[in-house]
Amino acid sequence: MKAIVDCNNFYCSCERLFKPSLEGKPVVVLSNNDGCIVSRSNEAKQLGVEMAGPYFMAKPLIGKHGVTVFSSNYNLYGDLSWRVMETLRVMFGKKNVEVYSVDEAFLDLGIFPENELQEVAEKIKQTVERWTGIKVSVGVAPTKVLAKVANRLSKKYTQQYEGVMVLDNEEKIIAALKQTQIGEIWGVGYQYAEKLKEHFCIYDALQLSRMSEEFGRTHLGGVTGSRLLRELKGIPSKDMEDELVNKRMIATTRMFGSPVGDIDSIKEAVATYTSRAAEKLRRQHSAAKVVSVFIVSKGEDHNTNFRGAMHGKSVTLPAATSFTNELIKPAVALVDKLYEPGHLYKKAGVMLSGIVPDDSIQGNLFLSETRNCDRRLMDMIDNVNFSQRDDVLKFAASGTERNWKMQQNHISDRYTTRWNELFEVC
DNA sequence: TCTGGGGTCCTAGGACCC
DNA sequence: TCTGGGGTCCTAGGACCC
Repeated sequence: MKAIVDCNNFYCSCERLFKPSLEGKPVVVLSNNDGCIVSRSNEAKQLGVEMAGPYFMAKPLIGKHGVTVFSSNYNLYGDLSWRVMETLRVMFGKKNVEVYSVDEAFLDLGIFPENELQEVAEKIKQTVERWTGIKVSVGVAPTKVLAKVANRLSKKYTQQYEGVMVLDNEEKIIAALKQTQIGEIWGVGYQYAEKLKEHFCIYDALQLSRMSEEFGRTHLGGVTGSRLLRELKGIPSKDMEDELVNKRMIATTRMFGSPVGDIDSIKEAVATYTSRAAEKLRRQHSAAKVVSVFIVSKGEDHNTNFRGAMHGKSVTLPAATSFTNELIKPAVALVDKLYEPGHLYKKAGVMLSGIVPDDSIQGNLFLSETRNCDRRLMDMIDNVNFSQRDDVLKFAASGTERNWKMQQNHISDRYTTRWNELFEVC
């Protein structure tokens, strides 16, 4: 049996933890650059504030009801996320915890007899809440997809289930599937949901679960779809993932706080994003051989991404590396090729690919010993920056003025990672 | 005026190889 | 006029997730 533990309205809960006066009041948290709404407290949901909606459009509603607004504070959320996950690892052992996202983790509960699962699930909820102050919902079922179904319902019918739902027999599974609409299934997005309704008159999860694996393969994206069908039928087909599996692509992209025209500022931004990407690379003990950069000018579609970007270029390095200085240089050089004077730019991004383990980097006889020195330098930078959950140490190419930085007009304090921003009890 | 960021998996088709 | 079989690697594009 598998469980999914999901933090309720995670970003909002993090903010409220240090502002208890907001308990029971509507709260929202904004995306980078204060663009969209990415987390809403239950009270905000009830007021009809839309998820992922642009902030400026929700402003009238937010103002009218006195909703409290926060910019994203990733220092705080990252630290609290770590505490939640660590709690689960202490309870169940590292091996049985798969961190799925900043606010969700799957657990393998295979070692527990079925008649204890309800108790175990309740224990998870209590312990995480007591140790971290973050409220969670727990769904338990034979497969990941069904656990997700259970989790959703445990939240939807809070009164009845109090945030814990265990699907340990056929009857309960059928009832749960019946209450789940097609588009609410994990792995069925908008496109598939429309297709299923329109062409096949399938509206709920129970109906879908009765279709064949072959149906999934043909209509829901090949093997992904057939796996989904199996999972719905209670046959585990999505294994617990080994978290040590490394990412094959690492990207850092950002909108600028406001459009930028001068090339030096764009280079600073690209150097900064490269540093961040390199840090992610080193954290997973990898090195990259390909550096790609794109910049998006003001007139272009804001959804423009790497592939769609008009102005993207990449270079293949002579040898894979994870050293910030060795990655910044080619990245900044790409800006020279992409930049057109007279344009205003609103966004830039850096992507590292061609990723290999850093102990398998192809040796080059002529590399000097200074590399060992650089290695130690990188380690030191990473340690200092990690301790602060921020890039307090950076390369000069990243700039000091940083007039391109994103807007965060409603940011809260970094209560758990900065001495001078500690929570005060008067 | 103002709409985020970072990923994953899969398929099809073309180029190329022996 | 006729023209095999089996592979790999890469890219583009489509779908999904939080």
